[in-house]
Amino acid sequence: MSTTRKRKGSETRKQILEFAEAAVLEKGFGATSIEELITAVGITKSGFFYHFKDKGALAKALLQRYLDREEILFDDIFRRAEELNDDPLHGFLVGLKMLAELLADLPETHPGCLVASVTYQEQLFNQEVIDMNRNGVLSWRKRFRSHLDRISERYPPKTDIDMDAMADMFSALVDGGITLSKAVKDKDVLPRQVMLYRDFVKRVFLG
Amino acid sequence: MSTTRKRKGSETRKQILEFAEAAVLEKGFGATSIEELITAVGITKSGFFYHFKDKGALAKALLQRYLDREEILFDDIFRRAEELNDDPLHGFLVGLKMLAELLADLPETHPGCLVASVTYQEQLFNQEVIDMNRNGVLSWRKRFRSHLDRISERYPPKTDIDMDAMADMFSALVDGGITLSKAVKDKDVLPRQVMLYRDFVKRVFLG
DNA sequence: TGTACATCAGTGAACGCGCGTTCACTGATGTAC
DNA sequence: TGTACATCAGTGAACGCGCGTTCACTGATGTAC
Repeated sequence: MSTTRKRKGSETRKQILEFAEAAVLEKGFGATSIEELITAVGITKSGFFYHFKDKGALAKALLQRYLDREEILFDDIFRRAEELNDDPLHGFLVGLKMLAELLADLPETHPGCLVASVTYQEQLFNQEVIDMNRNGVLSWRKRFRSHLDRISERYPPKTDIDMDAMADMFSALVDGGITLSKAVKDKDVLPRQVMLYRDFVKRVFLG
Repeated sequence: MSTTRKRKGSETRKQILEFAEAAVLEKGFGATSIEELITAVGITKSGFFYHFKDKGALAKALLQRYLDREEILFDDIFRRAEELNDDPLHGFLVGLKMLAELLADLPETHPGCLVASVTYQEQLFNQEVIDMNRNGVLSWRKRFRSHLDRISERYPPKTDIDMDAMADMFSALVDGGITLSKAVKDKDVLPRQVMLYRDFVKRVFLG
């Protein structure tokens, strides 16, 4: 039916972003060509440039979309976890477990973290994208720091602990866990790291 | 003096690898051109191909060198740490502290982990390099697992804990810590993650 | 309901540039007799 | 000590290909009167 019918532009744009994200996570931004994206989507090169003014605009849209999605995911999980449990520690622990299960249930190895991909190819991006990336990481720190602070009030840790580092630890573990998972081709590595983080949190506040 | 004098080939080769590693960690393998390397080193393109039969051979040499260097570094640190301390737990803890200090003393942000860089650009490498990368990660797992096993004998943990995951946790934390350090442009993020891992080890075996 | 115009979502052809790779050649150094 | 040959560490020119980007154009859909 849609042979003559015109496409909706936002659909095409979404498809470009979809293929681009997969490709970037597999081989990096520099090695992902516009050519391969348009082949996958089924438009011409000029069609691509109707949607993105240049390759930099694609990068920006890609990262923005990724950060937004990630934020929604975390919001969702920890909101649901806290609905089940109004104690901040146990809510957080439930959230971490839910996250680990979600990752364990993925059919394949996690495709990768765009923030890591951008970080390892910084020279290819303009300042705007680099700043977005930095702010993304800092917002994760803020998110987890706020969980930890609320927990600390009710469960003061017996020994001094670096709370910003402990907040970052989650991001580091997920990020590094994804890399290890991909490198050894074993999808379970990642959820097991999340569970270890959960174990650490328990030891700090309950130990 | 050396205007007419001929260079030693192994020196040139080493220089190529040096520049290549820095470039790859900054922008990825695909975006690192032979052209820029030869400009940096001061030879012609054909000179490059005298040393490496193609770009794939450069990738292989780069990763091999990186893994070898990393192994020597870990061997050194933990051997020295265990000389100071024959208890396996305390030797390991001292080694982790030495490593954190070494990282904290770096003048700049850690330049990056080649294994992560390769992992995030897998499609650009041949099977041989991908396998080397995988084996590198597995050898780290083996190394830390053996530390943990020796510690477990003398300090049996009170609760069950996933020892392979705990071995991987070090790699994940370093890898992720490097990424975060680079992303937020704060070199202290990385050593603080190493210290948190040390904290975790203490809690598991002494808590 | 019909028509004029605007917007959307592209097409098709051309561009210059830089990339990795090849090939024939070279000049300095090392080695054998 | 002199000479012949081999090896080392490159040079210089050329190659074809794919890349990102531009530009003039188009045909379907939406909107105003």
